[in-house]
Amino acid sequence: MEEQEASPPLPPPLLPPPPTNPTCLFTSSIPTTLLPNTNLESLMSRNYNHNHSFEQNAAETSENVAKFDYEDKSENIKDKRRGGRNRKSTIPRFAFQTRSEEDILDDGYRWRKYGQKSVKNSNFPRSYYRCTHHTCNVKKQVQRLTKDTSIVVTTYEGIHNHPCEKIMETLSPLLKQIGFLNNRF
DNA sequence: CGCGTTTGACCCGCGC
DNA sequence: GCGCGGGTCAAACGCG
Repeated sequence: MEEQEASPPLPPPLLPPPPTNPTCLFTSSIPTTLLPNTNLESLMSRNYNHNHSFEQNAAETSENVAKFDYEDKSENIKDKRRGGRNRKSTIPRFAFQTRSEEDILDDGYRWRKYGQKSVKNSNFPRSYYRCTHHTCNVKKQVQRLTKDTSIVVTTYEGIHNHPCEKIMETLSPLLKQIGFLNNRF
């Protein structure tokens, strides 16, 4: 059921395509604040590649919306330690902290939880989510900090290969209208 | 009934 | 080789 492990030798890894949504907008019914100057080094626990580095420009746009841009500057390095199935592909990761009472941020995508583990040195379990889109293999981990229980650490792995559903929902009537107008004129 | 969550088992890499 | 820690699977369950 898992994709075949015995594959022909892979060419040198290519840089991942640029994110389709370099600017993400999180909305939440509960006030959510993205913490600027997130210490990504500390977020990357020992099982992550430390060669990842990110440039992140965060700005709060309102009380309950946290907006940020990011740029993945990571080199493509093989993730040797992949618990469970051994995947050899290089997957871009980025992590950030938010201050929120909610663990789950509404980032516009649909996620299905596929696991939860208690992790060492943490009072809170880590939750594992996968994007529900058929062709999309993006995952995210969500964990609350023990030090500051108001802070939630979210780690994304991979890049969505489909548009954000929330945005499409919002835009589709408009796009339809535009299409209609184009047809008329 | 379809979709998402829960949760224990399982797998795998790493350190000793 | 063994145990630990972390990531994933999948059956059972819950909910709309």
